[in-house]
Amino acid sequence: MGLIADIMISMKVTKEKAAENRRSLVRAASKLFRQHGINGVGVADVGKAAGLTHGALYAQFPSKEALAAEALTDALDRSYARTMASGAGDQPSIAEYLDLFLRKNHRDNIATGCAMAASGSEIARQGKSVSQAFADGYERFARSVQKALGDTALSATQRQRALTIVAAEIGAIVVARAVAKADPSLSDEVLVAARRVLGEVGGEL
Amino acid sequence: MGLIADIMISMKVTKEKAAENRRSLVRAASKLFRQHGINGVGVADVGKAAGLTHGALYAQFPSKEALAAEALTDALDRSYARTMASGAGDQPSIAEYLDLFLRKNHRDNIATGCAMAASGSEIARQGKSVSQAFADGYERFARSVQKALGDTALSATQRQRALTIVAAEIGAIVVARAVAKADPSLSDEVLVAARRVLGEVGGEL
DNA sequence: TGTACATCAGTGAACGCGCGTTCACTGATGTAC
DNA sequence: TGTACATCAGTGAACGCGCGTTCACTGATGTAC
Repeated sequence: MGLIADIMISMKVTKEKAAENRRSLVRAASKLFRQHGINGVGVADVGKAAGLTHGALYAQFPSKEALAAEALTDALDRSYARTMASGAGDQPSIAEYLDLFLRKNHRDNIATGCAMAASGSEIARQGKSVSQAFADGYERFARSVQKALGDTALSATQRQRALTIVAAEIGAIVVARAVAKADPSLSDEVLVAARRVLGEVGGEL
Repeated sequence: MGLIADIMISMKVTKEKAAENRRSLVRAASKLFRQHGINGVGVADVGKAAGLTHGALYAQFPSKEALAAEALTDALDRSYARTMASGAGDQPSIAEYLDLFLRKNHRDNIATGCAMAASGSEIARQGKSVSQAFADGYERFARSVQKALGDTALSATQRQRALTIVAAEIGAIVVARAVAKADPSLSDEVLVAARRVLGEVGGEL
C-alpha cells in the first residue's frame, strides 16, 4: 500500500509543468471569480478546477488576493485581445465595440465576459493590487475607445467621452444582469437603450 | 445567579418593539451589505449591529436572502426619497441628479450611498426576490429621470436616454470606486467625465 | 375587571460545513562537481 | 558522461475561525373567557 501510494503521489514536476500549472490556476480563477464572485469561490475550488490541490496554489501565490489580481489582469488581457481581433480593421469601430459589449450573449455568459462588469462592485473591497489590475484594464479599453472615436488630437472632450462610454457599458451590463431574473424584458430593454444612446455619444446619428 | 440571569434574558417583547427590532435589522443589513457586500457580512454581524442575537433574525426573516431583498428595497426607498427632496422643485433636474450622484462624497460613502452601485455585480448571483428589489428601484429612478428630461410625451427615445443615464451613473460610481485605491486621480477623472458627458446626453450644452 | 393560558420574539448552544492559510513531508528535477 | 545532493512544486492533514441555519427553551405579552 505504502509503495503504490508513494508512487501515485509523486510530486516534483518540471519547471515547464509548474508554469503550466500556474497558468491553469490563473485561468480557472479568472473564470470562477467571474461566475461566482471573488468571495463566492474558495481556494480549494480553484485548485480543483486546475487539477491540483489547494496547497499547490500557495506554492505559486502568496495569497488568494494575489491570485485574484493576476486572474483579473489575465481576464482583461484576454478580453482586450479578443476585442481588438474582432473588428474589420486593426481595432473595432465604436459601433463594433458597442455591439460586442452590449449583446445578450455577453450578459448571459458571465464566466467568459468582461471581468470589470462581472466583479465591478467587489473590486472596491479588495486591496490595491486588484484595484491596479482593474485600473490598467479600464484605462486600456478607454484609450482604445478614444482612438475609435476618431480622435487624432486626443482632446480632453473625447477622453471624457471614452471614459464615460466604457463606464456606461459596464453599468449597463451590471444592470441588465441584476434585473434579468425578475424582469427579463427590462433587462433586454437596458441593453438596447444603452446601445443606441452610447452610439449617439460616440457620434452615431 | 439563576434568578438574575433569568431576569436579564427575559425575552418576549411588545408587538411594537418587535416591529422596531425588525426595522433595526433591515437598516443594519442595508448599511452593512452596502459596506462589505452581501457575501461579506454574516447574519451574526447584522444581529449584533441591531442589538440582537442572530437567532432573532430568523424569527423575522426566513433566510439571509429574504433579509437582503428587504434591505435592498429599504435602501433604494430611502435613496429615492432623499433624492426627491434634494431638488428645488418637487423632483431634481437632470443637472441636480448628476451632481448628486456623481459626487466624490457619494463615491467615498458606500454604506449610505446608492445600493445599486454598492452591490451591483453581486445582485446577479442572488435570487429572484433580490433581483426584483433591484428592478423596482432602477425602474423608479429611470422614470424620474425621464420626467426630469422634460419628456411630457414619454417618447421611446427619452425612455432610452433615462435608462442609459441611470445605468451609466451606476457604472461610473462602480468604476470610480474600483480604481480609487490604485489611481485616485483616474477615479476623480471618471466622475468629472461622466458628469459632463451624461449632462450632454440629458440635453446640457 | 380578573384570571388562565396560548402565543411567539428572542436567546444562546449546537449543527455540519467550508473558509484561507500553514506546515511537515515527498521525491523528481535540475545543478554542481 | 556519471554521481551526489540541494531545490522546491505539490500533497494532504491540520489550524482556528466564521458561516447560515436549527432548535429547545424562556417568559412577558396579548387574548379568551
